[in-house]
Amino acid sequence: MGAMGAESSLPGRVWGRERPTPRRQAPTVGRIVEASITLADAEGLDALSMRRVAADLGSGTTSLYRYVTGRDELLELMVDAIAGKTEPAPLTGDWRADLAAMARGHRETLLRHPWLGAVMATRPALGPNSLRHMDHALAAAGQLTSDITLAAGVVALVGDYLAGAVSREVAEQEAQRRTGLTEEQWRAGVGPYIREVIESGAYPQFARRVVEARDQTHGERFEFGLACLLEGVAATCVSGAADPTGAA
Amino acid sequence: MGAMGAESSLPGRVWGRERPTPRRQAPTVGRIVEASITLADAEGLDALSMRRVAADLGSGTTSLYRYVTGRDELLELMVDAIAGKTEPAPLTGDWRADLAAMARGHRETLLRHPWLGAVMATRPALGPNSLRHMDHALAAAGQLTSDITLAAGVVALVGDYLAGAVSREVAEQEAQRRTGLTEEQWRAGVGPYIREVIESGAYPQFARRVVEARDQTHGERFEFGLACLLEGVAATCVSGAADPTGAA
DNA sequence: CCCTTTCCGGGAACACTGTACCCACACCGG
DNA sequence: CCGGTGTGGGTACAGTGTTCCCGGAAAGGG
Repeated sequence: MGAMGAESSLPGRVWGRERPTPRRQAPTVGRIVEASITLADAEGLDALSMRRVAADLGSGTTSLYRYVTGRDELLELMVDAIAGKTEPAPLTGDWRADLAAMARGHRETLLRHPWLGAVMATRPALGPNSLRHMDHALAAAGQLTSDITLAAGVVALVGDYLAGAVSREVAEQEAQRRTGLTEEQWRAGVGPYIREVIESGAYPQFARRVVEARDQTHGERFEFGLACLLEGVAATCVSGAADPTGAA
Repeated sequence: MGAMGAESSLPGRVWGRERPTPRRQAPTVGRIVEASITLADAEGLDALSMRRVAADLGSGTTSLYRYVTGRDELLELMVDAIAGKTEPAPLTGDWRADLAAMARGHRETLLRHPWLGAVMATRPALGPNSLRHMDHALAAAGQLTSDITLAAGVVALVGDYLAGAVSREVAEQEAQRRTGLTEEQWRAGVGPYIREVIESGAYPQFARRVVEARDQTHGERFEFGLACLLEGVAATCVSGAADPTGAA
């Protein structure tokens, strides 16, 4: 069936023919990672199957394994690719402001890529771009103290809080995406159970929390936690000139 | 095939016969949850398949669906079952000590059940036992302030840090279990890459961290973070009598 | 005691998943 | 022109969660 075969002599078949698809361009590792990120952003980590990625960039499934050893490596590459898209802001000399700014920036990134937190929670993130951000964070904390152990502790503390706080936020957001329910609808669903729980009287504080507490945005709650945290770091590191990390 | 059927007349067949297995006891939801927890503890969340759970308690796979609507609900029940196994310690009047004690207790639990953090990160945990702990935490924070919004913020802050910190710890522990490598072996594996990274000179702070920083146990790091955090809460809540959560 | 009805255990099937193996085709140096 | 090598990709395998349905046991009523 060559291109000049019998078929082309039938005039109508010329334009309606299925072309062999211009091979969408050779699937380099970069293109694979990029397609995977857009897919995961749009439909979540569960939708990120090797078959689906291959289909999205118009190649065969097993061809991906020429460029990536497996799904795990692909995830790792995705993390570092995202780390490579944001440039750390230059330091200002104010460790507190710098750490806060970094935390806010990372929060934005984690919210933009809802799968990121889950992936980073299971792997150490040693890619070059991730390392650059880590280095920058240590430099920021270095403005507070020259003790590298202490600085690392502070960075870990901020990172841990960031991971935990955003994880909650993303969980909610993703639950909505998966179930297709708005928050209103979800509230309506669990409403009866919550009411029952409250009226049981067994959880007075929780009841007070549900009934009386002001509604805060996730942003407000994050800022409150971040402020407490940095305040605590300041207090701990100033007072305990004699090693707050507890060396021997 | 009644018990007195033709087979029992063949003498040798009587004792060697396969008995229909005393139905291991009817698989109540409690037994299912218990089996699932021990399985997940031993072999991780990935090994927790419906087929495997059913096999472990000697029942058919699809029978489980009589007691549990699906894997997701099973996970939720597992979480609450674990919450039901620990009784919150009575309050002492010292909010700081109480919150710290709770955080430490929860850390132990999360380390004992390495899958717990991952599951709780995606679901809200509204089971009665989980609610009891939540209520207790709010009561502890209530010793600091009567503002329930502020108390909730503090509880969330501690919880977020807890989740983030333990997640890192568990990730390491689980990676070892999955790969079967000790930490030594893992270090040896990435060692060359780390050396290369350090010698590149592009990450001076990270290099300093690797080379100079004191090795801390996870426990020490957790305690440092917790101390900072509570110190910050104290500072923020004492000074800002006028609403540190930022109401209008 | 028998019959009926309800409930429950569980097998088969479906649409997926990651990935190892292997075959065929295109390109490229000799 | 011709062999070798690298690359695209189909097939197959051992799993996964879940739905549908069937057979049989227990329980309730006459």
